Amino acid sequence: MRRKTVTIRDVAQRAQVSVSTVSQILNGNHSYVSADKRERVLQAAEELQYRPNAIARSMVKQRTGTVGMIFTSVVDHLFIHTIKSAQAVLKPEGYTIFLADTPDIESEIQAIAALQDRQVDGFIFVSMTSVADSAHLQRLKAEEVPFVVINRPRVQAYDFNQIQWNDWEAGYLATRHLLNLGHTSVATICGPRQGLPHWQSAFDRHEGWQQALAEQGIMVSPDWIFDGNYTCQGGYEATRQLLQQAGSKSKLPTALFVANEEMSIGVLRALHYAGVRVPQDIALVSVGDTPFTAHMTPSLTTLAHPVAEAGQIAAQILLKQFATKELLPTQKIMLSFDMRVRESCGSNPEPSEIFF
Amino acid sequence: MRRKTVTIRDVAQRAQVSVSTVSQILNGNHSYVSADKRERVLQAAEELQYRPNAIARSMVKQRTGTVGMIFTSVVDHLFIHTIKSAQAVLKPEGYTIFLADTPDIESEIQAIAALQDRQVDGFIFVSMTSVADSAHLQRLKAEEVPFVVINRPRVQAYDFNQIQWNDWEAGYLATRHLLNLGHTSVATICGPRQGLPHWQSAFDRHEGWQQALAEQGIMVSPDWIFDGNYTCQGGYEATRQLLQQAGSKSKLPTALFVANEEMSIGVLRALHYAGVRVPQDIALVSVGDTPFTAHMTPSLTTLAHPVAEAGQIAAQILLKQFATKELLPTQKIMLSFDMRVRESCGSNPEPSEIFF
DNA sequence: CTGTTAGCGCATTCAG
DNA sequence: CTGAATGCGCTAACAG
Repeated sequence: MRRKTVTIRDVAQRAQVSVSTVSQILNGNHSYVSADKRERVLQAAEELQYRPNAIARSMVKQRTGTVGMIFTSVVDHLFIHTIKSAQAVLKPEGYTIFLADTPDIESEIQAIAALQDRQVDGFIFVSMTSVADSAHLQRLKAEEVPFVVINRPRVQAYDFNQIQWNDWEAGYLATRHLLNLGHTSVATICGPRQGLPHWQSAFDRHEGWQQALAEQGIMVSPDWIFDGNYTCQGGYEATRQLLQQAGSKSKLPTALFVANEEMSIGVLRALHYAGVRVPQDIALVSVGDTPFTAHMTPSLTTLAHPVAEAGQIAAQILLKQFATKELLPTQKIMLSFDMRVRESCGSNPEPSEIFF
Repeated sequence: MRRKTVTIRDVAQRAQVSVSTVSQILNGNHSYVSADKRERVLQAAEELQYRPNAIARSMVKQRTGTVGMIFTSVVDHLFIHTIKSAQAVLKPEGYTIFLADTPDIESEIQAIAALQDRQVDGFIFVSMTSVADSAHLQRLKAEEVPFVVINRPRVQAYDFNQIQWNDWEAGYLATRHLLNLGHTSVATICGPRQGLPHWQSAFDRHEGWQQALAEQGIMVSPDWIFDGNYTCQGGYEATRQLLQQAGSKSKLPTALFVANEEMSIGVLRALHYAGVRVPQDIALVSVGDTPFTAHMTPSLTTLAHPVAEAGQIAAQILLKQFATKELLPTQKIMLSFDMRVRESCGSNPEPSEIFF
């Protein structure tokens, strides 16, 4: 049931040399071999379709050429780009990715153990969630296993390699954009800021919103704050509440900062059925970007997560650590969101209508 | 830089027994050991925090407890559920997934080689794309490596384990649904049916549409067929063309079968700016489902891919093969799409409007 | 019932 | 410059 595995010994035998000679030639080691034997070995390897067994190799080299990637998937379309970009830098270097999807801390711990048993050379943690407990990561650190965490809440205090994105800035820039457009009443629909699970990003984005307003001397009214819980449904309900509270179209805020894209979908829905047009009646800026965002009605102005960048940098950090004997100093990197200005904020014109 | 690895020998030494005794006890092998020694070994292992090295184990067992999952990602939100569900069945059995994202055939071949070098026990291929060349899979088959392919075009003729979903049926059911609602003019916006890359699914879904119409004795007019190329933008443009061709609202078809969800996003957009309401003026059914589909405006009636099911079944097939010495007969499984009736087809009422 | 022995496939000293 | 010997950590016969 297994392929008749051809080993280094088979090659040696066929080339009429010793095993170690084959190994040296194939690994390009710096002891000179006669061109004659080199040729014979190369040819034998070719003829036999020899491929070194990576497992056996890792046994002696004490490195496997694998990295474990552990993610707590809540927002799939985000982490997938992290995986891809990490893979894009790891693969050319001969590394392969072990993947584990871990819904909670306990299964994360389990996954780490399983991958450590398989002797991965390092880890990348991608958490798009509220998971915060990082005590077990401290143990990893103590064992001097290289790893980097991406977007993990409350790790700033730890001495880990970490890549975060600036949620505060996202809220701030989104709101600034609206302010610059002349809006003065900018309501917000936020993610889960209290209770559990409680998302750090919801808190940070909200702070950014507040700061931008404060800088303009605008007093934020509690009436402008609605909780949408980061879900489509939550965004929908928050908006209905907003509409009800306003009572009339003229009393609506003129702009809206919606803390994530999921909620925006619901917001758009509620607004539509209330006859409130975006951006004519109310402008909207959100956070997050999917392949659909640019094609919705209206297309959404958003701040896009630097997910691909994060994965790429994480992989590069690992690679650098792999190449070095001693421990490299830990890196703490903060990435900015990328503003994508489209229709929902009113900056861009809508397509010309088609009349019959 | 590596954790001071504790080996089975350390445990043996501490428990004052031989290495093999430790191995037997820890692996629950069926030779009886004195309760005394068993206790000592267990305790020593515990105290030393011993964890067997999976790499070393796989060397001798000739199986690694890993499966390679190779996907050509085009539609991310689809395959991600395949991965997750496969993982859900593999993990409890002690298997770990190696992941590789391969944009084209060449890198797929490369990835297979890399994973074979790492001695994976089997493969799952997930292709949501037009990739069709499967010659290298035939080699895999010849080497008796267990694998199953999901949604790979033109593999029917091969003797592989394969899981497909019934694109024809999707088109058929979608159209039937529209027909049952009383529509008689059902236009379609299709995926790339000719040229390269050319998607089998586009062709199949289109056939289903045609068949449903034919069964009702409805002659399909070429005027009802538009190519949207499976993209948002394509859907948008196809719809503009449809509108232009109709010339007036009254001449529009009353229903639309859109062959995938991406295109639907664009269709909705074009229709919206033309003042054509969905579903009041035109009903719409599509194929594909994301977390957003149910919350869009209007929410989309779709046929959802059986992606999770596919991943689960694939994993189960592998597991069964792993447990058996001889080759199991290959399985060819056809899965149905799942109809999700929502607003866009007109079956469900829209939410009550909120008036000021 | 337990310990000794022999590899799994490979890379790496170290003599010759 | 080359090949024989050693061991990575573990399991599986095989004796005792």
